[in-house]
Amino acid sequence: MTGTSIRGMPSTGAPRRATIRDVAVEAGLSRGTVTRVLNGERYVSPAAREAVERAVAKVGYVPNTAARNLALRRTHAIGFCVHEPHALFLEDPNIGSILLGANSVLSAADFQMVSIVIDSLRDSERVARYLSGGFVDGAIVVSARQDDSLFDVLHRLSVPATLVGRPPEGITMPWVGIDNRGAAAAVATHLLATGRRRVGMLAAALDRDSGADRLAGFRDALGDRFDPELVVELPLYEYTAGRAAMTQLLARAPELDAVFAASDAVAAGALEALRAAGRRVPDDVALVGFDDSSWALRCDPPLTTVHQPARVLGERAAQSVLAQLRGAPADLDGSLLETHVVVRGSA
Amino acid sequence: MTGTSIRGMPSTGAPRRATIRDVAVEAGLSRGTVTRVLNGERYVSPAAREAVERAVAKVGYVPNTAARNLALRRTHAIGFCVHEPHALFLEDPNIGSILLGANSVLSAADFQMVSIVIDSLRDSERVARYLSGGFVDGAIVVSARQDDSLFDVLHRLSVPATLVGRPPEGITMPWVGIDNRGAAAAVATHLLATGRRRVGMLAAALDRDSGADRLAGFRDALGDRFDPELVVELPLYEYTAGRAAMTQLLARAPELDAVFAASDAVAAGALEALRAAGRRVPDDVALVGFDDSSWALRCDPPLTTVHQPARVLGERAAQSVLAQLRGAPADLDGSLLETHVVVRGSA
DNA sequence: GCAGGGTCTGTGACCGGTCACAGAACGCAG
DNA sequence: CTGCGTTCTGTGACCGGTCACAGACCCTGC
Repeated sequence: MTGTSIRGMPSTGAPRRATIRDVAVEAGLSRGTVTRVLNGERYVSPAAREAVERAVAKVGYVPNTAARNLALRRTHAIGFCVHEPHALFLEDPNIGSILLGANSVLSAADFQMVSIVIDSLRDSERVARYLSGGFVDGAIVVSARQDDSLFDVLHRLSVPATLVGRPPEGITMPWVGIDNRGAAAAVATHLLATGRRRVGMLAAALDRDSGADRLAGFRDALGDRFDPELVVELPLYEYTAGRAAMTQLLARAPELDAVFAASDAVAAGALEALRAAGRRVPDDVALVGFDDSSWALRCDPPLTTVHQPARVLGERAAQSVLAQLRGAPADLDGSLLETHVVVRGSA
Repeated sequence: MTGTSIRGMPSTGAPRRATIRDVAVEAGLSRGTVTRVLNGERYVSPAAREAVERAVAKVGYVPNTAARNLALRRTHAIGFCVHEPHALFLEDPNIGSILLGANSVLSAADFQMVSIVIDSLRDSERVARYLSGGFVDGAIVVSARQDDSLFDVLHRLSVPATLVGRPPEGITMPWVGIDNRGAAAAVATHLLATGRRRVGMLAAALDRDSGADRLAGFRDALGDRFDPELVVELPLYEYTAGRAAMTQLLARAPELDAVFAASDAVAAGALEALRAAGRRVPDDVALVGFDDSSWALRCDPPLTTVHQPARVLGERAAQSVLAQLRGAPADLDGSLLETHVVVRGSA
């Protein structure tokens, strides 16, 4: 080893950071007293408190997180696990809102949020390392697949976690979600009530509870009118996939007069395809989305869609994880938040 | 304290996680040898190596990050500091691309990326705690204000950092960026060359190098034709702000025949306002954006805009920080990446 | 004067890794 | 057989915090 001495004496490099011992010496007290002051415990004399505060300011003391984490066996960090390609993670405003909601609750509680994006399968191992390496105290899981290996990891490591969405069969864990099935049924009912007769669906992400439930609800409400020919499946909630799927659906069933898209992004893509095909929305074809995201308002005409309280979902999930950390019994029943159909110009 | 004993005996709670000592005992070796195997050092007998590997698998050992960080005085984490409101952080595809680029380089080098969003001023302190608390080894700074207090913090703590964008006067630090001034001048030149005579600008974020430089370049190229009356300032690169600013500009100068918007999001808002005012784009008014983000393609007509290699900026910034960590001399000159005007339908 | 309680402080061990050093085991040349 | 170098292993100290415990000090009441 001939490299430069990174851990060498202060002769080169950064001036070693002040530790709690430096503060103790400066204040003429012991380490124990300094910790007590810093953690606001009882049984500290005003004189000691003041001396420590002055010393902290003087030596520019900042606590070392790694040391504290090690001693306390906790990190004050929560993992936000998203099982989506990186790009979609940023494009999907729904996930963004959930993230924002979770983040606001967590930072209010002085917790840090660490985004863990599961992109490729190869990432599973990295994620497991993360969750178990004492990096996070708990996890919020978003958009997991029904057969996600993440569930095994969480169970094996017994990391406190809350799922956004309904857990798959056989898995019991705390969760918050919306009634996707009921909401989808409400959409279909609305379309029928406004006189539509040939109603198609762009069904996305059937490997996840949200996608599967939306299709199920759609089928519920349509009853006899349900025609599998009018359903096109697409893997992800994506704009471009929506456009392609709509084109395909039009080719297959040119006579349709309404479409339910499984998300606003998909609906925006569908709108583009409908426009390209010369169909007027809503005159020729009614179009409904899902999420009530910024996509919905950005469309022309603005989308009729299902409002889902994404921000609140994030907040609730964060609260649930924090509650678990405080030792509260995990609420395994899950809680469903209200949704409602927002009628705008497109249907 | 009557709470449940979190750190009590394994009678309740999670079964204490295996440590390196457990592995050593299981393998019939010492801690030292185990570390050597785990870190792939020389001077380990094949027998020992194999015994350790078996023991690791048997006891389910996972290294504790906090302990390792403490001992090594590093975290293998890089902070990605964004000085923007939370919401915009997610909405701005440019920042998203930079983030993606940085993340890909960092995870390839087995580094973790921690997003640090500076929203309110109150956050400055939290961020300082972060950067200094041994939480990250270095930082990538995006969209800093010219007088950002973050620069003081970085300098005081001597955290290796790289800036995306040009540093303000008086600050020397490694950076990567694009020639905003030259690119803006190219846009203005393009507009003049296509016969436009009354050219306005929606100038955003003048408190940042990108915003200020784009306005300066615009003025450079327009020369005598520059009319301050035709410039509307807006605080952030935002869709809604762009729409409002365009409405204001139209009221002020109804005769204008071209507009340069400081970002695609702003341009998309402006397009909406122009349409509402009954102006045809590009027939009545030419419109140019900046960023070549997904907004540009989503508009109708698609936007003429400036392509900026956002992903590459992120990659370069990450590489620069990693190089600093390896002890390479920091490249203080900064590097400018190429941009070019992409001509589409709107101008 | 002393027991008993509350307040305040200092000390040593510990969290789970890494590292420098010391030394054991072995081969080989003189 | 001794000396030397290489390979391999174990030990104790350390990173920078926290915590349990022991004790010092002060006040009060008998």
